[in-house]
This record gives sequence, structure tokens and C-alpha cells, in this order.
Amino acid sequence: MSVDIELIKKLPLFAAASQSLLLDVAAHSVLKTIPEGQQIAYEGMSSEWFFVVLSGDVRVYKMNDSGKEVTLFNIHENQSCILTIFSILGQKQYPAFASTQSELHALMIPSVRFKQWVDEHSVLRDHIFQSLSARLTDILDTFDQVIFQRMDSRIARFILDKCENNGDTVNITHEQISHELGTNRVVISRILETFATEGSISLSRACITLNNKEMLQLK
Amino acid sequence: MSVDIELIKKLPLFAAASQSLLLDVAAHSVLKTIPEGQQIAYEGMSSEWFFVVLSGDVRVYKMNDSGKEVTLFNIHENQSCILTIFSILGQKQYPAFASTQSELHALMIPSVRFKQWVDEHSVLRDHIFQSLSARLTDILDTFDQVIFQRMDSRIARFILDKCENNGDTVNITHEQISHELGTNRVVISRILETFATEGSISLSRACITLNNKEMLQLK
DNA sequence: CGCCTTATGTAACTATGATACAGACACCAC
DNA sequence: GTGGTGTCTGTATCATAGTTACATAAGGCG
Repeated sequence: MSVDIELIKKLPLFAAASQSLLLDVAAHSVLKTIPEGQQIAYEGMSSEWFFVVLSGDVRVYKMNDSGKEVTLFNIHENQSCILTIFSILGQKQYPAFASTQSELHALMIPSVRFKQWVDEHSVLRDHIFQSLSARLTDILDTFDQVIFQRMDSRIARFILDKCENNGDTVNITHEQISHELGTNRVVISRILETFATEGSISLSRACITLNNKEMLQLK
Repeated sequence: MSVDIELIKKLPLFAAASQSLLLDVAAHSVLKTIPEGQQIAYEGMSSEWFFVVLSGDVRVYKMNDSGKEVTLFNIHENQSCILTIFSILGQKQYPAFASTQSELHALMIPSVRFKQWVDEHSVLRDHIFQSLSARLTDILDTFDQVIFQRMDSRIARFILDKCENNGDTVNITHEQISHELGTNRVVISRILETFATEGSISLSRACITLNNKEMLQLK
């Protein structure tokens, strides 16, 4: 019934872990698969599990009553959630929302065990502080963007980021972008249209094609 | 030359510390006084010292090239800075700016020692996680405000917060408020004027007087 | 008092946000 | 194919917020 120890050993978080810790983790954690588009955490929730993403992506975001959203950060392979860690170690409610962006495979650890292991193993702590501060940097980056950047340059950067991985086309609706950036769908449509008019991108239904990278980079 | 151990024992951070840790802290930390209005940290700085505020206030804020600012959180008596901790334990550059809001007395600990003590003493770690998550909550609160709240209600809340402590008058310029909230001075003046017109506050040079608390609370 | 600095007021313009509704597109059933 | 349905996008209009520039006022100080 226990999780394969080889799998655990491959996770950066446990790369430097002792054999006894590995055995402990294997014995007390579980693997879980969650389909795409599922909400896995909400504001005010208490965190019963710590998790490490094995594959898939999670989007962590703030949302208000009227449904307006902003993405705080995303969690990818081998990463875990800074807010969950805080929630567990600081004994607070989870302060945001989280949803799967694709099918998620995760290693789940009961928060009580996790808290105990963090306390006992400095190797674990080190790694956690590293990743915590990386995620905090993400949050502060988002903050920076929201406060200081114009919407057109934020959209430009968003498109360019998406194209880094996927080539020159991004399949996404204007509404999804508005949720990522914390604004209104109409604002996205409006600005994308100006980009299209000047020729830096082409638009079709739920699809943006990058025509002129340099032009967008100047935004 | 060493710091008074009684002073250290009174700090919540070290309240549950062992005698040997207290002696260590006393031997390796220093007391420092910094005048009001001094910048004590900047973006990109490496954190050589961890500090605990003994008295005074520190404002931690983001700022861009053109001088626009937003306050992330304030540090008061007995508190320390989440970003400094991250910076030290995660070995990253300090990601914001910080200035004294009043004369500051602080207990300063070299970051190398601090890192070592955190590693060795779970009592210290516990306390740090508690305070870290409290400060992170502050940051996320600020985020929430910026994203979801209208400027008039943010200003109303700001004034009400300030009046909590100081009675019914706040001595602050519109420009200072704009830096706290991350907006433009003109926007503050504009909205304060509407508040004054409807009678909830009175305005004079660098001074706001609260006339009708209930009216502001509805914003 | 007059001078200087700082704080506030005013105006005009742009950017962004909100709401409502119309049109277009993809998909499915028939 | 046709027509229906839901989703995505375009357009218009108005409210709020941000930016810049300049005018006026208030307080400190010689």
C-alpha cells in the first residue's frame, strides 16, 4: 500500500533525505490523481494535506464575491504550494483559491506528519525555505506587475511568456486571460485588438498567434 | 559589550528560548538606533542582519523607477521582517524597500548566526513560522485591497485605521496617503474632497479630522 | 511683511473597469 | 444541409482611476 520509494527519492524536496525519512514518507503518503479544472483549495479552508506536484499544473488565485480573479502564481512539476506550507506551519486558514489547470498527479502528505518532519529534518527545511522564497518572489512579482505596469504591457508579457514554451500560438480565451491578470474581459479584447491592428498578433476564436515578437517586447 | 539578556528574554521571539540560546544571542547581537525617515533596505540588497524592532516603526514598500510606491506592510514593536527572513534563509536579495517611520531601536543579529540558530532551535522556528504567516497574510490583504476594492473605500479604511489609535485627527499629507495606497496624490485629494463635501471628514493642511465614523464605514 | 517651500485645488486628457447587448463562431442534433 | 444552443468576441456607453501641468493657498522664517 505504500508509495514507491524510488519515486520519492527523485523529488528534489527529498533528494538529500536520509533513508529513514524516505521510508517514513513512503509509508505515510499517498498518490492522488485529480482531473483538470477542479477546485482543490478555497479561501478559509484548513490544510489537511501537504502535496508535491508530480505532473500537471495548479493555478493559485485570489477571487472576490463577484467572481473577479487574479492569479498569484502557478505550481508546476516537483513544486509545492507556499500558501499550504504557511497554512500548515503557521496554523492558519488557506488564504486563496487553487484549481488544477491540467490533470494533476500529486504526492499527498498528511499535514501533521509534514509538520513533524520539517521540524526534525534540516535538509527538508533548507529545501522548503528555498522554494518558499522563490514562490514569495512570484507573488511579489505579480504585485509589481499589478501596481506598476500598464495593462497593454502586462498582456504583451503574458502572451510572450506563453509562447516561450508553446511556439507561436496560444490557445486561450480573452476571459481566461482576464482572470490571469485580474481585469475585465472587455479590457483584454480591446487591447488585443489594438495589437492585432498594428500587426504584432493575429486573432481567432480562443487563439492568439504571435506575428512579431519584437513589437510586443517593446510594450 | 554584550546585550542585556533580560531585554532579549522579553522578546516574544525568544520567550521560550533555552538559557544557552539566550546567552548566544546576547553575545552575538547588537543594539542599534536609527533616526526617523531613513531608508534601511532597498531592492536587490543582500541581508547581512536579521533584526527585531524594540521600538519604532518600519514601513516596507514596493517602488518603481518613477517613484510610485505602495506599502506592503509595517513592522512594529517586537516584530521582524518576513522579507528579511526569506532573504536570509532563502539566500535571495531583498525584494523591496524599507524605511523607518519613527526613530527605531532594534536588536540586530548577523544573518549567519540567525540562520544557524533557526536551524538548531525548533522553538525559534515555530515562532518564526507563526510570524511569517501573519506577515504573509498582511501582504495578501494588501493585494486583496489593491485588486478588489475601490479607491474611496480603501481611503476610508485607511483613515479609520489611523484613527483607531490616534483619536479623531490624522496628521498626514495627501501625498503620503497616495504612497501608502499606491496611487496618485490627485486621486487622494479628489476623493477626500468628496468625503469633506458630504461631511464625514474635515480637511486642513496635512490634517484630516474624522466627523462621522459611521458614514466612512459604509464606503 | 515678503520670500520660499510644501500642500492642496483645478482642469484636461488618457487608461482602465463595468455593464449591457449584439453578432459570430463552433458544435450538435436532426 | 438546417436550425438550435452555448460560448466567444465586438461594440457602445458610462463610471472610476491615473497622469500631467499649472494655479493657488498655507505655513515657516528671515
